[in-house]
Amino acid sequence: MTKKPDLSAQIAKAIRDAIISGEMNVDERLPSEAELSDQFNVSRPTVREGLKRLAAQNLIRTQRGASGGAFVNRLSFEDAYPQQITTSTLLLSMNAVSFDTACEARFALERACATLSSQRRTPDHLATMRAEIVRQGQPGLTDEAFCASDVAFHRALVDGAGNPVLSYQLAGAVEAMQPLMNMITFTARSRERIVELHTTIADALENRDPVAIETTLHCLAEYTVELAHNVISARNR
Amino acid sequence: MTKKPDLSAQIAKAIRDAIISGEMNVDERLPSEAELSDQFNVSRPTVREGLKRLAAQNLIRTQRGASGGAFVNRLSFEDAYPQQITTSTLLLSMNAVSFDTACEARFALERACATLSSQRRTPDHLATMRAEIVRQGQPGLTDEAFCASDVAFHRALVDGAGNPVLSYQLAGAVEAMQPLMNMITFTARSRERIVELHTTIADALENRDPVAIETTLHCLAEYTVELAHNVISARNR
DNA sequence: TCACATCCAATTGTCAGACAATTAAGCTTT
DNA sequence: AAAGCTTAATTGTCTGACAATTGGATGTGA
Repeated sequence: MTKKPDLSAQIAKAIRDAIISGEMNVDERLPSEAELSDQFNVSRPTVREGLKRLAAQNLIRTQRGASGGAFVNRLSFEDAYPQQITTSTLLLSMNAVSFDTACEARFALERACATLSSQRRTPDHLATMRAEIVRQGQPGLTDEAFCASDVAFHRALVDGAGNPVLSYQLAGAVEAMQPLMNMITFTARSRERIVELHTTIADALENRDPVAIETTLHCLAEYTVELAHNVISARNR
Repeated sequence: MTKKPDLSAQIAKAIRDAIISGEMNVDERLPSEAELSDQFNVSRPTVREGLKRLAAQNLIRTQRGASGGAFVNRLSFEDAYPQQITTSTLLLSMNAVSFDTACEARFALERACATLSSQRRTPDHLATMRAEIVRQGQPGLTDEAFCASDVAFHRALVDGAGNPVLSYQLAGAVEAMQPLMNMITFTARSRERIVELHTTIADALENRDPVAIETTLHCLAEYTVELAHNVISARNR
């Protein structure tokens, strides 16, 4: 038995397919809402609901006024980032994905960047990582700020690979972990250990030593999982 | 200068934030459209446009009838897959990402699964891969069918890692390549070579030899790039 | 002729009200 | 108690209208 999707969903699908198939090009103007409601034989509000669906996916943008209308949007990596992060975060929080599983995926993906990053990282990437390491060592830093700095550090490592596709994919894996990481309360000792590992990674990156990066990332993953388990077992008591 | 987003976008954001922050739980019912239009002081069509935006992101589902309404949707990996693939595909096609860059990202990520997959793959994963290899060797297979089988093969390799987060992230990288791969017209000889490499990978996975998997994936990546370059230089003539 | 102000038409954004379609719950009848 | 009927709540769709915005056309003056 076939379901009967909304008219607005059907319209959105028709236009989306036209965009994906290349039938419509970037910055091309869609017919006006009035014309679309004629073509699809539905009312204007229904057309608008369909267009809002596409707008929510960043596939179109709209502009008011004469020679305004809806235009096919160039989907930029910049636009896609927040969407990717939101989706990944919700996937983790709504599906009872264990901390271990998420952590394993994150560091496996990050290790995939090690070789490329060691070849291509610029002084800029190194400087960012060093700066974040310094920040992470400062006393009085809240756990949230520490996590945010941690994300920035790893992001620099990933961006060092100089591959926007990798950066995009990793954004989801790395940033989506942040809410999970925020469960962890970092002691002075655990922060010290993490900073130590980060320093090792930065050194290895500076020396273009991919093996050392991968090894240290592995240690970091194991240590992170260990911290999380301590929190969980402490909570059970 | 502050931008002035649509009312429907503001409403969507407000509700989305409530969902992300955990203020609303999965399967919880939103207020009816009439109530929402009261709360936000806007008309019902405007509320509906906002809700459609959320529906397009799979954040809510709606149901008609008494005790119907809009409900917070459990975002499943299954739902997120197509979205992820669509977005990744458009990112590649709209941003002049070179074949090399996309290919590099894809195989780097895939190599990240090699170790885990060699530890955890089941006979089922191996069987799928062997079956796809057989299909790829059949004469008379269209280029598109060959590509689809290629995707299925690599997907089995990734799924072998037994980590849903990895499978999700890789779906974007692997499937989004398909339109690019379809540019390539495979000769009998190139197909033979690819099948050969696939067989090596399957053997290595069977023997739980992650190093061999990674090495062969590297060869496959280089060979794929080489094929693409041949197509491009042939087209220039 | 050129710069500038004004008006106009096209288009999206928003609203109000209505009716249709669907569905769960309650009520009635057998 | 089971089956059918009624009803109320809710989303889906339509019609028509007006507001807000904006680019282009038009007209005016120096």
